[in-house]
Amino acid sequence: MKLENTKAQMRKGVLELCILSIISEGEIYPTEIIEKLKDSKLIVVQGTLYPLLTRLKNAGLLEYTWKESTQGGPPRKYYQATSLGREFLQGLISTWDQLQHAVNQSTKNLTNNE
Amino acid sequence: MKLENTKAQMRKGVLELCILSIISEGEIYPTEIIEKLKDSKLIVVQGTLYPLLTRLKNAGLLEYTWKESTQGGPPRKYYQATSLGREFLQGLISTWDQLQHAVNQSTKNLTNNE
DNA sequence: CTCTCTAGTTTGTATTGCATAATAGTGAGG
DNA sequence: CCTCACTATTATGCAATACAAACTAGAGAG
Repeated sequence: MKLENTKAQMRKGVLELCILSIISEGEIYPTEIIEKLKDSKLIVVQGTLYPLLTRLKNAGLLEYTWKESTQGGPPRKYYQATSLGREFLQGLISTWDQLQHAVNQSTKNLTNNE
Repeated sequence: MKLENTKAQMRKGVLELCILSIISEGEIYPTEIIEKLKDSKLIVVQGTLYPLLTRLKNAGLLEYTWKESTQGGPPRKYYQATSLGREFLQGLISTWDQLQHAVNQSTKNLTNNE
């Protein structure tokens, strides 16, 4: 039984929250999202991010526009949150909060509660 | 896209932590675990719990003994954590803490940080 | 012109854990 | 015997990561 494995399982559902949150702050393209996540100690690779973005877009939570790269590379796909996406984000935040409380309650006196 | 679905995904990996934590407090049988989780607003059904317990047992993190029911029903399977299980639990707690911080950092100013 | 490199996007496979549903056995009481 | 409450078991389906591989656009060098 690998701790790494449980870690990956714990990330499920959570990445959606983080990524939707980052995008709701303003339009951004995928490589920048990866950077921002890395800053928060959440390492995500393209193979995970792109299907996730596509999923959210297909659900109407995101939309994208193509823009020229500022550095003379290929064009970039800038994403922004729709109003539905912002709504959904609130739901995710609430869900995350509840989960946090529930877990910390279950493991009371064992975790660093903050 | 269902919020319920994301909620289920968020629980992955987390139930392991909660359940191992509850068991590490002292021996307990499955129905009681379900009750304790319910108290913490974590609803779990048998079909989820039993395979999880079996997994943890097979990994050497738990062990069990059979005891007569105190209420004249079928016998009960009391679980306790092994020392390996207690060790692993510390790793899970640490992992959960890191994830909490990372997520709250990613969603800063949007969540109720506690 | 072609090739190389960097930047950016796409997609398929494998793995794993939860949700759900159904089933089965034990003990006590009628 | 049957019924009920209690307790345990297991299979199937679904979904999201991890990982790897592949592809494309634009710029610069030869």
